[in-house]
Amino acid sequence: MLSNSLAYAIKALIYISHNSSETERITLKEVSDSTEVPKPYIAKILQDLVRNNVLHSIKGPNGGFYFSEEGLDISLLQVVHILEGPDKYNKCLLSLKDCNASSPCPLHDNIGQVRVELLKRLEQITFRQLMQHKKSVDLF
Amino acid sequence: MLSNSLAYAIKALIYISHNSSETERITLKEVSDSTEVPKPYIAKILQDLVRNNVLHSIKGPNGGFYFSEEGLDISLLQVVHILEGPDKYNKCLLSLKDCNASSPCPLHDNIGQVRVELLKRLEQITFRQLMQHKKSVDLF
DNA sequence: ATATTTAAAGACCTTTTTATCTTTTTTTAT
DNA sequence: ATAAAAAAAGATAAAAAGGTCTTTAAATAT
Ligand code: FES
Ligand code: FES
Repeated sequence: MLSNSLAYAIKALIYISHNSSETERITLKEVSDSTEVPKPYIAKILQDLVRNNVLHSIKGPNGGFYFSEEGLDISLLQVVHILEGPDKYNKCLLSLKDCNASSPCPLHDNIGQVRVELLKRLEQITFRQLMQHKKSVDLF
Repeated sequence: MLSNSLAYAIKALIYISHNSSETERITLKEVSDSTEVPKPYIAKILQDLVRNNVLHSIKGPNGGFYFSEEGLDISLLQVVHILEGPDKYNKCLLSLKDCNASSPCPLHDNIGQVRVELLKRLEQITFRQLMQHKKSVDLF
């Protein structure tokens, strides 16, 4: 239901949310080792998140990534939009041109409802919430 | 949320459900033309469905595909299993080894619920139901 | 200033998904 | 028997997703 890249991103962001601050940055290597996502691959994803101001990064000794205060309030949906584009989860399930209640395809009123619920939840969940989850500390 | 192939399969099966019977078979060409799915691609999918007894097919003049009576009661979930394997929608969203309520990852209790709901609906919906949908006749 | 540490960028490779083409087999009509 | 119609099978190709490697740029400590 969620792509590989998105699952990796969420894991990495949960990890960073716990272990970083503006003064205590976390290195790529540490993120990669802890989350068990290949280093160059998670690097690509984190770069994308930095470009989109979810994370900040500092180069050089003692450099690394950190989650800004604002970043913690970013929703999962915003991360989906950054990594997979705004159309993800926003098209007719049978690829009809229009998807709306006035001319619904046979899936619109049943599977489509699940999609609406998914979008709603992705929009509600922030990293500030996720980092408070009991298991998120010993996820890795 | 649903793969390309699955959406194609569902469209094709809805079309076949309306236009075929054991004596009135429908050709690959007609399915492809009507659903606007590339012929060789939908052929592969239909072959897979025939091998798994969702459809039957007859070669030669007046041959084609048809939906057996039993086939109409097959659920969308069964089609998912045939086309994408039994693991689809059945793994932890963050790829942890076990996914269960006793040791849930941070997504298990929110996004995970959506997945449960999706599975439930995929399991409930049959082609007999879909073919009764008002729009399914002029979908194509 | 220099060397070291670290992320950024971009080129490259592999696998999976999506799509096409060609040949073979089966069935039917003549 | 023969020809035509149609699905089955398999080889191939293109695109996207997933993953790796190398070089460059920036920051810091010495
Ligand atoms: S019309 Fe198909 S999902 Fe809305
Ligand atoms: S433990 Fe991750 S979705 Fe169930």
